[in-house]
Amino acid sequence: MPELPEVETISRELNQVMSGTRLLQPEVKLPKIVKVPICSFQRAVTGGVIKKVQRRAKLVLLELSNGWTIVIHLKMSGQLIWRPNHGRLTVGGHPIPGGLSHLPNKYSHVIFPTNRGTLFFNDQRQFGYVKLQPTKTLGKWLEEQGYGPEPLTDDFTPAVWKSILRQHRVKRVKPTMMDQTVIAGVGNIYADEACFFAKIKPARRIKTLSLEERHNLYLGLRHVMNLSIKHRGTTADAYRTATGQPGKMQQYLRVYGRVNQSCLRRDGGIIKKIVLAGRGTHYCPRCQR
DNA sequence: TTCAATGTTTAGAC
DNA sequence: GGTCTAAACATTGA
Repeated sequence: MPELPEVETISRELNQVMSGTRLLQPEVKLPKIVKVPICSFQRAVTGGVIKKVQRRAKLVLLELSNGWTIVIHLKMSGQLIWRPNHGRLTVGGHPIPGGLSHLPNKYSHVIFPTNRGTLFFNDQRQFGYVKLQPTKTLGKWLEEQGYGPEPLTDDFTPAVWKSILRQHRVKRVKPTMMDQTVIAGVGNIYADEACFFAKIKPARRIKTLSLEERHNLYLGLRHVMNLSIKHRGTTADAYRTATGQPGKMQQYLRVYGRVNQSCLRRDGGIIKKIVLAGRGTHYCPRCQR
């Protein structure tokens, strides 16, 4: 469900509240979620202390002091909830029917008890997963997964972006941005928003983009995702940040979810919705060319 | 009842 | 070979 800004938000906040926590034996209620033999998973995790929580692409990485890193993908409807023994609930993910009062619930597929509280991995649609990688080879493993560069780091320069675009000349703009092997972390919402920012139709062929348009797309991508992180993510379908407050990015979305509404550039355009690469795609036919 | 949902993978068509 | 679409995964709610 979450894209880069939402995963970044959860990861940062879990890092704050869970670092130094010692894990007890995890409980796996839905075995298919854990992509490792359950016994070895429990053996590796139990007793480990969380050193830090990080993000790469849309993955949450919990690095343990014992050499293992827990790798979590939330996919469409995954959710991470930290319930400390004392203090506030920490939530990141999709809403729980009936609220947060009953934990675990029917969507709690993996439960991580610790010395300071419990971490719940919930997932309504069961697309998400939990994996395990040796921290030592995590970098190599991530490379093997083929993820493209992180769009918000300093080394992701306009020149890098333009060089990437030259490798995908005949493809369409939006599906290429969402290709995790091209850039990591861009999903459906922010691809639409970046195209709006750059005034480019999502279905344009990359080879038709001027240099200026390529640069605007670069600026748009960085802008919408940085803005979202600043506001702790988008709360569509009631996505929640790690402190349980809804993200505030929703109110800054300019095309996503605004089908048939007026373009916020006040140019008289009406936001149109099409299907592109199997995903709902929103744009203004007036200002996006 | 039908459709679409912030993700990813795969099979098949062109 | 490259690109694209639809379908699949599973569930819910509009």
